[in-house]
Amino acid sequence: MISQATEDYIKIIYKMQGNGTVTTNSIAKALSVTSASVTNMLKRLAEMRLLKYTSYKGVKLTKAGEKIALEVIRHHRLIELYLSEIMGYTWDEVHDEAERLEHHISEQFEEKIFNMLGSPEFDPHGAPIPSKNGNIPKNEISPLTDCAPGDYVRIERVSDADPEMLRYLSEIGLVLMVEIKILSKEPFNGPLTVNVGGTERMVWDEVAKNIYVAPVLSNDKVEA
Amino acid sequence: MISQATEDYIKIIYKMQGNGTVTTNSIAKALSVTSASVTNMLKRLAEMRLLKYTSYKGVKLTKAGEKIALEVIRHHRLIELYLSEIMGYTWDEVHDEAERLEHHISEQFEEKIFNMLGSPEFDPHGAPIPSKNGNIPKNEISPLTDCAPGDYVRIERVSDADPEMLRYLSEIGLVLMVEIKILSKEPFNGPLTVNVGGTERMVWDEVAKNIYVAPVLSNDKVEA
DNA sequence: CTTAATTTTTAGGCAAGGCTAAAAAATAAG
DNA sequence: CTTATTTTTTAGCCTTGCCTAAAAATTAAG
Repeated sequence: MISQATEDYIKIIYKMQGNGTVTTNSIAKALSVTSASVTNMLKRLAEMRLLKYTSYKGVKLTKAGEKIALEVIRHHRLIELYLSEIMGYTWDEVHDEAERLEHHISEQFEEKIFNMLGSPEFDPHGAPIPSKNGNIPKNEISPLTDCAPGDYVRIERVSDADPEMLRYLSEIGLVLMVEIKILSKEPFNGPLTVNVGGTERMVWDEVAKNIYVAPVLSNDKVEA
Repeated sequence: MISQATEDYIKIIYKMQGNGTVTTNSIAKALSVTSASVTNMLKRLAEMRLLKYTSYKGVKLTKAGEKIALEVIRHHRLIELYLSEIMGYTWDEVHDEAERLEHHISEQFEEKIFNMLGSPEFDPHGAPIPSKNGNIPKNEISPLTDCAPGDYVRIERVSDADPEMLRYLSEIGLVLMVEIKILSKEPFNGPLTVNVGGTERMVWDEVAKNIYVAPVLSNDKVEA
């Protein structure tokens, strides 16, 4: 059996591989453990052939490691969606519960919720749910911070890391699938102003970097 | 945080307290660990004030220990019922899944499923679900092995220990709430014959001791 | 290119929770 | 009541994962 600690390391390494080199320090920070603990664990994970580890250099998951990462992430996102769709959790509540349960559900449980949810592709924050065989549904999104005044976009994904932030976003109407218009943008990572359902909102960098959007095609547009 | 091992020990001790003295050996057997490991753990549990432990004598849960036992059992039985009622598990499948999940659900999760299930009192095997404050719903049941020919009874509870047995019981129609008539009974723990939905079945000791029943009151009776 | 700062690894410990083998206590049998 | 058997405990060891403090390697600065 594969331990929870192992799954947590593999998952975080997988996620970090997406944006640059994965260092001992960055893993330590992400998991709130010391670097010494990480070095120690990396050696064991390398021995299990879940990753390649070269001292002082960095780390890269093997096929086997990636497989585990994708399984855990699939569990996490399916559970998040299940909690939100079937059990009435709000989107700021699902992450913590999923974080524990992802390690303890059976294949049968996974299949049941997958079917109950109608073979879903995205979780309540818009994150793609890897398929059973490891395919990741694609959607074309870009950071809200990249938008320019005049853009008309739809919110397609938000970071699920901070529940506080998610509650704030709900409050001001910045939820999934909502369409917004970029009114203005200040230079030097300055705040944007956007139109959300008729209300003008200020969205500064700290907030904006949690949000990813896709352009609304003109024939989809239902502008007032 | 209280560990899974701790919860498992406390739960099994609570269950064994019901039928006699709880010894080191019996715990060891129930958990499939060595007696040495049990002694070791009992000392730690005693230190945590979850039980009283007197060397060579035996063990008794404290109030704090019982509280934990009841919480875990509540989780277990609620989850079993949820899996069976909402997710379409069969009654032989629920135990193993619940056994893992019981340690990892939040209070919020517990409350949600409790409400979704309409404040239930019994799990899919007829076992009582302890209430939040530790009350255990009562029902008057006795072992099927105590029945005499001519008795007309309803199956109120079955042991969930053995999935194979549960599948067998379903097959021959001995499921919860079914009413049966005792036709005959051989001495020396010999087999009973019973009438189940019109069919005559033989139920020998090995099977019968998993089943608990209550007499059907004559005014409830819908006999053919 | 040498020194300073940072990152990573080593070395040594600790707590949980298992294990085996041997000693001690309790119980049963003669 | 003494011996044999069974049960329980002790002693000592192992693995997983975490820690701190010190050493070594890498990277950055002057």
